[in-house]
Amino acid sequence: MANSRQAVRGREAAKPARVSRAQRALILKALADPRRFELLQQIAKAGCPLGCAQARAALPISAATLSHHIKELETAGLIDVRREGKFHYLSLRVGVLASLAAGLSALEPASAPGR
Amino acid sequence: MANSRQAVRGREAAKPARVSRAQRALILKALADPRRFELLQQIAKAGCPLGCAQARAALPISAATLSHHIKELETAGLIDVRREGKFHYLSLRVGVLASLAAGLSALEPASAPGR
DNA sequence: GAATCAATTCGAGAGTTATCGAAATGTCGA
DNA sequence: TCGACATTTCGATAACTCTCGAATTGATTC
Repeated sequence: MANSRQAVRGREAAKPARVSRAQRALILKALADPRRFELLQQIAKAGCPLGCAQARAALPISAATLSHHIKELETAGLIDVRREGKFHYLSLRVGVLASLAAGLSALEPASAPGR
Repeated sequence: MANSRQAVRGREAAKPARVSRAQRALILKALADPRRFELLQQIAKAGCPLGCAQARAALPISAATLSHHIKELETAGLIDVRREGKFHYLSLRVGVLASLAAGLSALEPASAPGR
């Protein structure tokens, strides 16, 4: 729906792709809400895609609110939502957090970008 | 005024200190505002402490708003403010961004914390 | 088709925050 | 002490967002 710039990478495994300014703002805003962060943690912790019911069990929020947060995380590109009939499954989109982290670390003087 | 948990580290140089949940929320909220992020970038980019006048030149905001954002960044622990008479100087507090970045990366499955 | 369950959308209330102009505080030099 | 300048605080407005219950959509089963 939105991004098609991903996964086309040659050899080196862990090189994080750059995130645009706009997407970075989206991601940071998504992470800034404590509940959403906790939800993301739950998704990350579970090895397999997380069902909404499990997510609800972990967070004391209504279904409407959960739906809202899921959409925020998805819009930010932090998670993938696999819609399978009646159920939806949430999984972490790998690389996004790493890219953000790399961008943040790059601001620090110690990690001089010149090498 | 707030944190006294810092700098007590034995040997290994770059090991980032953990951030509490509350502080992480503060930091992420501080970073989530585009203007604030840009301000932080300016501070980081400048090698030496940045004067408020330079900050204002870089950002199209009023003095009141700038003051507000500075306080947010300071409260989050992202910057240090050296108050020197009439002028204030902003500098990046090293290690905080790195700690946050490390915490975020740790959520990704690739960097299995089990080793 | 009707009932049931999962998830979303709608509408609204409460709380938070970004922003500014105006006023206040603090500092320096004359 | 006075005036000029830097920064903060105050007060207020507008915009945003978290949250929920109720209504809706969509899929499955009977």
